[in-house]
Amino acid sequence: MAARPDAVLIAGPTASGKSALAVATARRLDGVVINADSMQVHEALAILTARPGRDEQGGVEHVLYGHVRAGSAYSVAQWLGQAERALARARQSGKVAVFVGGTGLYFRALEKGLSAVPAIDPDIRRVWRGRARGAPQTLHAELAARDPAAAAALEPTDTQRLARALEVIEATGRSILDWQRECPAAAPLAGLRVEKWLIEVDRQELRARIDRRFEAMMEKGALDEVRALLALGLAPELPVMRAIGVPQLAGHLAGRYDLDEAVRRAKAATRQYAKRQDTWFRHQTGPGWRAIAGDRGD
RNA sequence: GCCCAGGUAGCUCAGUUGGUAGAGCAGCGGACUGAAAAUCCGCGUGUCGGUGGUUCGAUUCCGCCCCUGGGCA
Repeated sequence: MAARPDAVLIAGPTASGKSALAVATARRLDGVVINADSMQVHEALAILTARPGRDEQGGVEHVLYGHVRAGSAYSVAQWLGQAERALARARQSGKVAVFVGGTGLYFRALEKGLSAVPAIDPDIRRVWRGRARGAPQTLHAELAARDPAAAAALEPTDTQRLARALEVIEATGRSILDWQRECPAAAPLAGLRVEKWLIEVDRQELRARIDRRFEAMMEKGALDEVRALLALGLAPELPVMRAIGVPQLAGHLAGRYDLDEAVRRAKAATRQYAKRQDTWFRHQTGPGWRAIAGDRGD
């Protein structure tokens, strides 16, 4: 890394030590840390998302952490808009933008941009999301009737993407495939000097870290965090409610199984998530990504 | 010591009227364009406790042994 980059991208699985590396990097290069994790944005989940606390931030500015209120909608598109502004601010003040996170889709958006699908009317959104929940078997036929090409490209069981395709065709009159083919809207990083690091950790080692970290979360009061979240009475399908650890601990609080079982399930869910991240990063991150060995805890 | 119930995949179990076996969970591989820690696709990984016997063939039937749980002493 000869010249000082404009931005550094740090991706890696959960519990791989990304946050600490981001802080160290920001200190070394005079940077600001920008969150690229879809769950650490949520205010209500400080503990369960391992959001870096003051003590872990090492005096470096951190943005896009915990700024989303419980219950409010959030999406890649919103994140991308905020991330672009954060990047612009960093550049204006001569800082290096250090993006760190584990959400493959966010990195994809950052590198390649998103299609320019307009914002969908919330009422239309609600209809299809509701249908996805109530009668998921009917979604594929609905889409086949309105947008056969999109339907053909999706599994009949993939309710989330089916609902998305349906809301796009209904709200815009165009197939989501057309939007996607058309665009790659301006990629935010175009023309910048960017370093891309991919943290790799041995699976066994990662598993041990995940177990340790979840136990630490329990000690910090993860159960109370879930209790407080449940008290808000949010719809269970909202993203915050599905963050790893929430459904598992909620199941215990509802009396369905004991705490040990809840912890076991949460750890397993974390492992499965780490595996999905691994697949994403190993196969979807394009050229220019450099593998680096993870060597510290989160 | 005796009686009963079990010993089959990493775990919990099903099953084979005798032709070497399959579910859930875990695990492994993959996909990914606006809720992505989401959503979805694919894959069974095995000395069927051990050992003798019967049989063309035993994980299955019989004997003995070992182990686990429960009961009686």
